[in-house]
Amino acid sequence: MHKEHNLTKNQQIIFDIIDRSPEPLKAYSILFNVQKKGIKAPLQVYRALDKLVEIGKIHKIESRNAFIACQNSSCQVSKATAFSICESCEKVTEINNSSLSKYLSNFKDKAGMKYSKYNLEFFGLCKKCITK
Amino acid sequence: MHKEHNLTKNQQIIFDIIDRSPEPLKAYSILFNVQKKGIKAPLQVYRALDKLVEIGKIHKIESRNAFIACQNSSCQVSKATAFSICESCEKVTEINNSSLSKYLSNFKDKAGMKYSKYNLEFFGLCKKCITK
DNA sequence: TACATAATGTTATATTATAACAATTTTAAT
DNA sequence: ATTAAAATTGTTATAATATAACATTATGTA
Repeated sequence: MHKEHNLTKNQQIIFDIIDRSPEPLKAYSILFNVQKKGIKAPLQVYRALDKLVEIGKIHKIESRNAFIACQNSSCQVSKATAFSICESCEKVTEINNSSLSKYLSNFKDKAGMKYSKYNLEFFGLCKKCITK
Repeated sequence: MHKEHNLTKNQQIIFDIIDRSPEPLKAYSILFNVQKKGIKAPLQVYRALDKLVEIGKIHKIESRNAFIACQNSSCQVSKATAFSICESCEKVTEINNSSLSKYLSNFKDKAGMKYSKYNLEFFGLCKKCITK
């Protein structure tokens, strides 16, 4: 489970929107959605997003500049993330596969770098879109 | 080896700059560098970048919005990419590890998605920066 | 209380990327 | 060589993503 962070008002508003969304949300789409709640400026959104990413409640899908709630009850922070992305319908799913995460967390390359974090994005077609 | 693509003038100019750079370059930094060669507009840069990515001559480092020349003589196109990124000095290296690429290319998750592509970015400290 | 830290609000601006359209060059088939 | 299609280029404008800087307010904690 996530360590409990007491989210602030803005953080909670923005987390709720992302958490309820079936698809990753972009910062300005979030901004548009929260203007009725008094959050008026991009920076207010970005600050909340930064914090939510930092504490592992959401992840950024780098290839899409969009944010998704963490689906993975066993991850405390966002140090090891993997996603599958359908290039047709843009559905994004967080992959929770212990074989994969073990393999990647233990990966060492010849350059001798010490890795503390990784992000993996798979692209392809989801079941629904394959049959179309 | 790469399939030979005869690069156009703009593509060649922009590829050369990226290829000679020891670090990933951002689009507007490239633009600044090629203005003396007659490339004046962002779109000219982005179009060349898009094409170079498409044919596998360069890769985009998604977490940095920057571009690096392909270091991997065995990759035809950019369907299976992995990078190590030093969070201190920002050095980026393309990982060429057949065990890793086999593992990821064969990866199937329970959702049954058919993957045609992946991108993996490792973050940490490079040898030099660890000892600092 | 009072200090430090974190979060907020606000304006302005920086950075990254694409739309739309016209013109030119290249390719490949006749 | 001719020509039609496809790719590339040039250009202006604008959209989309993200941060700087600074003043203020709220929260945690000694």
